[in-house]
Amino acid sequence: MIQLIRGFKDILPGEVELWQKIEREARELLERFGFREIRIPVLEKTELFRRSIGEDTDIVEKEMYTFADRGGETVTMRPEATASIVRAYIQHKLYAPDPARRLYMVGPMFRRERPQKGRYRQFYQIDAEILGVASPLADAELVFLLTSLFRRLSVADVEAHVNSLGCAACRPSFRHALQEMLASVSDRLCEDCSRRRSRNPLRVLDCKVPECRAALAAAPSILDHLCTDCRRDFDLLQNALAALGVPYVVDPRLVRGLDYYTRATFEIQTGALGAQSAVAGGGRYDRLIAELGGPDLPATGFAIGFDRLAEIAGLNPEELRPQPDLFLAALGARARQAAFAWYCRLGERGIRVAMEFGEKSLKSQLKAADREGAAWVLMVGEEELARGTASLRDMRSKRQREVPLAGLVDRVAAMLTE
RNA sequence: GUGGGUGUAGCUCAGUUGGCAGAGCACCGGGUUGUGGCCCCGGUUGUCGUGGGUUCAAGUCCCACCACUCACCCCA
Repeated sequence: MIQLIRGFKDILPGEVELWQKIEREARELLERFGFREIRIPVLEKTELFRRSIGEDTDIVEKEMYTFADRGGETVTMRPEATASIVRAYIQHKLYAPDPARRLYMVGPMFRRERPQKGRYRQFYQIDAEILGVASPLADAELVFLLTSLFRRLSVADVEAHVNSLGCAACRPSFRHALQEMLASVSDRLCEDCSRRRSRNPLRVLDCKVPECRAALAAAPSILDHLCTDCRRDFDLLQNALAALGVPYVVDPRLVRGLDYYTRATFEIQTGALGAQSAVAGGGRYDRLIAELGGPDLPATGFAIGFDRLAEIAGLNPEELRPQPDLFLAALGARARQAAFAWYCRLGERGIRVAMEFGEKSLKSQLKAADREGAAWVLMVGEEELARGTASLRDMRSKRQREVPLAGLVDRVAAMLTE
């Protein structure tokens, strides 16, 4: 038996309705706020991700599905969406004439990590980006949209975390202060943090090893090192969230794992997914468009972990299961032939139809109709054909009525759609 | 990449000191020769994860591998 690849999964009927519901709600909400869908390729040149996500990140160092295609070019299955969206924004000059663009996409991403709860090698993201807008109101809008969507999907036990990572003007001074502090506690840091200390010191703040956390108790806060512009923007973001009544916590330890982030960063965290606490994350990336060869324009965005959201959504998949309006139960070959034509015509008319094609007893057909949750059953056998009517049964009230065979499709369609 | 746990019917799981592979649910049929859910009766369903080894005999003991899963790590 050939089984699917480790870390990949099938989303089967029964679960897929939940995914459809989530996607529908997300699309409706985003489009109401002017986001337009963009569909980007699954495969990109490896260079795009190396330059955007950063050479020193775990994603680029050890998680990407990278291979040489048959022409010898090195390509990578996208591990995230922002890089491609920014690439498209630049390539198709979507910044002209108005740089402000709201874009979203839904689709699979690929990272070769060890699978566990809420973490798969092919996973799905709902990604939204506001490009060409510098105002922290854009960041506030994104956090608001996340909390709004999550509320709508009855997600419990989530909390918004926000932070500012500073900009090119103020981050270096913080980085320097942090490195000095780390040097003073270097003997207490874990192996990973000792390595990060020089290359990517901000990541040390995110370490979960208790000894590191203790050693970092006195670490400087990025928030104390923000320049006036960054300070002002971070205050504006918080004021906007407070005015909207969006609950959030300021988390100066919130560091993102992709190098392109600047200023505002945020994450929606949950306690319901074990170690994978981030259901959505994002932030501002004001340098990325220019770094990828485009104009010097700011941008901000988020990604929702679709798989994780599906796991914590407070929706009952059972209630989302599609149920037929009408089940056609036929007895005998002649009746079945007539019923099949009605089945096709009524389905075409917008009725959700179901039918048993085999020679089964009426009892077992009614049982199947009941199991599938059909509201009505149309019964036809030799008796009905002789009589010139079919029996239409309301499965809830158990009441039946006779419907003339002449013009049956029109009559039944009218009755069920009224 | 590193550790722990788990692999038996479609699903959830029992399976004793090694001795004929089981239950509940689901499914099919009957009770009602053409009327669902509840009830009663009967029935079907297996690469016991895979491959080796020990043994008269292995679901059970040993070895290897694979998968799933949780955690580290990382992130959505």
